[in-house]
Amino acid sequence: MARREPLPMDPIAEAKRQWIEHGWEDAADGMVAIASIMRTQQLMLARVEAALKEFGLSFARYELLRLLSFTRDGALPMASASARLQVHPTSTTNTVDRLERDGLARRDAHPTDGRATLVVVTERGRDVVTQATQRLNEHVFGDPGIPSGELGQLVRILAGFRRRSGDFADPPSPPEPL
Amino acid sequence: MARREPLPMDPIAEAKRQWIEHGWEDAADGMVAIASIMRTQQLMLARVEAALKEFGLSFARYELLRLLSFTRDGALPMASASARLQVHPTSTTNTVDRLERDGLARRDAHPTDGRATLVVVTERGRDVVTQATQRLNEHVFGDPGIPSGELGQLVRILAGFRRRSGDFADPPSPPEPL
DNA sequence: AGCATCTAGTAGGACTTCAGAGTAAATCCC
DNA sequence: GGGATTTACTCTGAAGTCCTACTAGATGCT
Repeated sequence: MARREPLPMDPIAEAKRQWIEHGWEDAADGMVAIASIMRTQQLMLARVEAALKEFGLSFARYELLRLLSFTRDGALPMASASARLQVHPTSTTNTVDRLERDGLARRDAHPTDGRATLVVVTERGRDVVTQATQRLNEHVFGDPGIPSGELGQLVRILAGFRRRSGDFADPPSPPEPL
Repeated sequence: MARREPLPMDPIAEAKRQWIEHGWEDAADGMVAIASIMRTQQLMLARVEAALKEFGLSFARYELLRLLSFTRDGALPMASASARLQVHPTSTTNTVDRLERDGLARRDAHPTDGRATLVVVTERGRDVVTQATQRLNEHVFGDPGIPSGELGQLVRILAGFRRRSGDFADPPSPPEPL
């Protein structure tokens, strides 16, 4: 989105005011939390994509490359990639199409399962993802825009939400301090 | 996305392990925070869209209708709507096209500015957004999946991030009770 | 007045996401 | 062994986001 002036008033605080005015106090905090997440994601995604732009990568394509580059052989069945990235199988098909077009990955036949297709990162793909990761670490992840004192709280709250939403099974969590 | 089994392990915790293994400790927490936001947004959006499905609305269309329904005349110039919803003007064009197609909004000429177009919510649009809001309040916002004790923290952290990102100007904030 | 510039909105295109439907291979079960 | 079911992937299509480029109207400067 085009760069814009800051709004004179936080639009989410404004929405909360409206919610309360209409007598929906019980839902106001939930609405505010969800709106805040939506907007934060939009801002963070924009930062990430800006950092990836020079490599010709989108976040979706970066994530798949990164996942592949972390595996032993640089290869995964499409379905495994979908599961790990938590996206629809057709999204993976689409992402791999573009990575293939750009020479960053290719499809190989699965050695034993005739139904399955392996996505394999190419040499060029490895190069690109290495550079892109370095850039992201320097320019975005290393300074995400949230004080480090608050990062832990944020991550903990969101992890609880994700777990309760059925994202992943209960972990062998360390005994919680507190 | 299709309903899936919970993953055996939190994929974000897994990514953090990888980051540390590769010696990127400085960026690990930021990466985790950003990944957590992305995934949480995906889950929350899915819940919201599921609740809106029976009204034939997406979140984008709902938000625009809601914004219009809160104005005095149920009308706004396209540009104002874009600014308030913090989306690209072409996204608003697209959203209004669909609302118009479904008879929930229409375009009117701006009374004084020949360049501008007003989006106006129709009677049917008002009906639908009222019902949809009620449903969202009951099924999603009223129980967002985060303990109410943590909602405040979450919202405060994200508001800080949004403000520092230039989302809105410094508010006349109330003296913080810690 | 008249030219330059800015602003509002749209058209077209790239990319991402999901859903439904279809094909091919593997597995289950009698 | 052979049919029924499940699994893996792709195709097509709808929806959303953004970007670039364009048109028309408003504004500003000389």
